Amino acid sequence: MTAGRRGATRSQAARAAILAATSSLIERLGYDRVTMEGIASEAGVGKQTIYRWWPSKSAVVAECLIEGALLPETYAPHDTGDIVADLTEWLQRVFDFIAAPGHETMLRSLIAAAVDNPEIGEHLTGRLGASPDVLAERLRTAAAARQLRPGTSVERLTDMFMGIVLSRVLLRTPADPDDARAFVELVLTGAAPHRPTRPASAPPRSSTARQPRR
Amino acid sequence: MTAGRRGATRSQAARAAILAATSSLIERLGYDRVTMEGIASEAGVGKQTIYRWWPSKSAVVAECLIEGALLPETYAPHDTGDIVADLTEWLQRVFDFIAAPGHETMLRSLIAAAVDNPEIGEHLTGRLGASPDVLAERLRTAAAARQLRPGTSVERLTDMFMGIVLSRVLLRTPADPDDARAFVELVLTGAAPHRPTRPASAPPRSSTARQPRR
Amino acid sequence: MTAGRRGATRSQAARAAILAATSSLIERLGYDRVTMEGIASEAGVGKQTIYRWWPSKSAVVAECLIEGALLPETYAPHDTGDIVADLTEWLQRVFDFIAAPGHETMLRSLIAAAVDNPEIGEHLTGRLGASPDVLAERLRTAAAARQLRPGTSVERLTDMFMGIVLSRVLLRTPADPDDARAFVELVLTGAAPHRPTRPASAPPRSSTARQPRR
Amino acid sequence: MTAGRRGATRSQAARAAILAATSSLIERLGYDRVTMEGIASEAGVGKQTIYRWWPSKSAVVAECLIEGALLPETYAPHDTGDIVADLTEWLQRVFDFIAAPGHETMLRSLIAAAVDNPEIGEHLTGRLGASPDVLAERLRTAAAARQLRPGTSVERLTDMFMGIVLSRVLLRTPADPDDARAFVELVLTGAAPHRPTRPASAPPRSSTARQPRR
DNA sequence: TGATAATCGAGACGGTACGTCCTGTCTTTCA
DNA sequence: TGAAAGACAGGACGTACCGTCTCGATTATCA
Repeated sequence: MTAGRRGATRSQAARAAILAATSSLIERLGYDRVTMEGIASEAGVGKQTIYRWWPSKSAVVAECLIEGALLPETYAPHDTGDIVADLTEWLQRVFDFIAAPGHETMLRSLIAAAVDNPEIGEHLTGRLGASPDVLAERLRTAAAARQLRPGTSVERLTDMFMGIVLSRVLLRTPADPDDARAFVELVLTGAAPHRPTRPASAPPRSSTARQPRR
Repeated sequence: MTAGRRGATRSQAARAAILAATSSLIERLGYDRVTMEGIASEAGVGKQTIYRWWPSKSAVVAECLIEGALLPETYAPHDTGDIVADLTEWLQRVFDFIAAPGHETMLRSLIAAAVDNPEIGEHLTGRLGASPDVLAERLRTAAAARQLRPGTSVERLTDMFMGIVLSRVLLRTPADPDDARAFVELVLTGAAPHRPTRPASAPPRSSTARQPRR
Repeated sequence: MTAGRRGATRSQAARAAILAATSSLIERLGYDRVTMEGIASEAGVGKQTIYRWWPSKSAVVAECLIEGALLPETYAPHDTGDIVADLTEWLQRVFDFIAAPGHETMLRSLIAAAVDNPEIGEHLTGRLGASPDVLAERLRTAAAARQLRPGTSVERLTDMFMGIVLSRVLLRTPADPDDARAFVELVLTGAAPHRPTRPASAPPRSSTARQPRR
Repeated sequence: MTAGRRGATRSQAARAAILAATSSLIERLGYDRVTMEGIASEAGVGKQTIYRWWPSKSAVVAECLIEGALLPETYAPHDTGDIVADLTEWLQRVFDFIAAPGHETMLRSLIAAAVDNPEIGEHLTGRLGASPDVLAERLRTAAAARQLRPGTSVERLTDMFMGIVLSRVLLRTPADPDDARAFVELVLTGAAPHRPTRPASAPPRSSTARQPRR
């Protein structure tokens, strides 16, 4: 492939050992108590082998995330046709994941890592269902089925769902069994009372189509 | 003061110098490149003087936050009676703050700090307007004025607003000038189409009273 | 003494432990297999404590030498009045020291160290008897007692004796039991035949006083 | 070349490049700052190619020395019949070499190398004139011409001359323009006063034949 | 008015980790 | 099939901080 390339090729064994060690250590210790030396020694690898391929700890963690070594599965909403039920079931699964022992700490680790590595943020949300990925896709399907108001920005919707999860994890919001359903309902039906009851002080806004961001 | 207390009392000059140095360094370097030694030397203070009064770097940062040394002002929604306008104006101010140079980095620093210090998360959201504080209060006023649907959880609403801000900062969501208005409208009116248009595939849900969390 | 000196003072325990560890390791491993990390760990000391007080490994070794931790005793010629006997006895002691197991390696270590630290060369020769020190003193006494030819440079004489030892150690010259006596005799009486036999081709040099170096 | 030998033969170009690179680096950096990697990269050669033919850095250096890449010329005493003049002129040339800029450092490098490679010591002295080589030969000629006292050990004489050079280089003895002449005279005529003046306190030693070493 | 006790700036201490450099071996590709 | 290129495990380098401790000086209370 790479013509003219000479010398030994990258050791896949070393790469795998590094990613495995990193995942294991992150789970056990949390992001900021994991060290490059710790990873190297756990992986039975020279430090230079890590630095040769990744510029920083957060880059290694990012690759762990991409490889699926940190978050075991992705959380995609199903498509039963019922957007409310699908989102509720999806959000419930995400909340259940957070609630499992050690997972909240792990997610906070990933948030810390995301602070100095945008890629981690992207893949974190990707894993949880958002990003161009599956959550957005499901929302677009719903929009096509006229289950969302025309003009609703799918990006803003996914941002909100990710925000719900982030604030839960980062701000340690106490959990409630009804949360998944309640949040989905809130997002879909809104906080304001039914349309006719709209307060007089707020002038009825023209329902001009809202241009999606970007 | 404290009966039986002997010896020199805590130096307010040192305390102030430490908080000032910390703020300045956080702004310049970001949370994780600030060190206790750096703070001490910048403040012209012995390291022990810091450790005597705070257990960790994040505790010092937390106190900076409380003192208002890090976020210059709090962001409280006004109360003009129009909840939509008030929230929009408030969210716009928050977004403007984020957009100012250096502020996004600062907020990410605080997110990193919040990962290992829950207090920082609390005060961060407090500063931005949420927590038991002013945002929730404004929402409660709106609820009392029947501008929110009965049974809407104010806690969940504030979580969502905080989530919107967190995902913007942490996930580096690109900004749009219309964001503040659009998010507020989305939260208040929901993503689903007007009631009559509700899809047949989604069975009309019983309007059972939603128990508020906790 | 040092006015205005504040803060903890240098730990003599740490200093002693470092010098002891260094000596022990040099003896066991030889100069270039001794590492700063090895010294620190053997001494139960942080690496920084070494670097705080010494700029390099060779500086630590130099101080070991000065403290007498490496060469157990100094080798000073006695003064019985008989310069030949005194020098012979002294040189024999030095040769005996070299011949003892491990000592030749140790001396070669010190030579290696002397390459990048002139101080080590000085103290090494000092320990063995030369330098402004005792050997030179003994030679000056001999000169005063007219046991040396007037005008003989004491510096050159000590250089020669040190050279004899250095070449023995560095070049691994095989030892001979008679060496001490033979070298002293050679130095004192010279290699040329008795004066009358001086070759015609070499014009008799005027015995003008030779100015000592420096 | 070697019968039955198949495959590519040793690349003389690589060998030459390695020796050239080593010499150049030693001159520029000094022995212990030269690395195998540095040699390989300077020579445009794989590290393995070096390790295939030499076991260690000092072995490469030794071969450089043998090839004459490090010390440009050998220093052999002439034979005009006048041993004093010949040795003086020879020693002066050696001292002049040392005095040239960079040469003292180079010689100290070689001393460092000699510490862990006896061969280097041998060839170093060989280059300077000693060893079974030319200096010893010249001395033997002088002995045959009765310009040396019978029984004088040529080995010890060469050791002394090498010692003079070594102590000059290693101990950084300050140079004096008269040194070459003075040292030769000292070695040949000795430090003691003329025979009649021998001090009473020193008992006249029997002129027993001195057995040569080995 | 001392003695006592706490704080302060300073900084040394035993450690851990950093990111770089080098060693000596092994592996791949090219000529 | 030898040599270049270069990846690899390992280990030392010298630096930066950690959190604790020890100084000498200063400041406040209590006896």
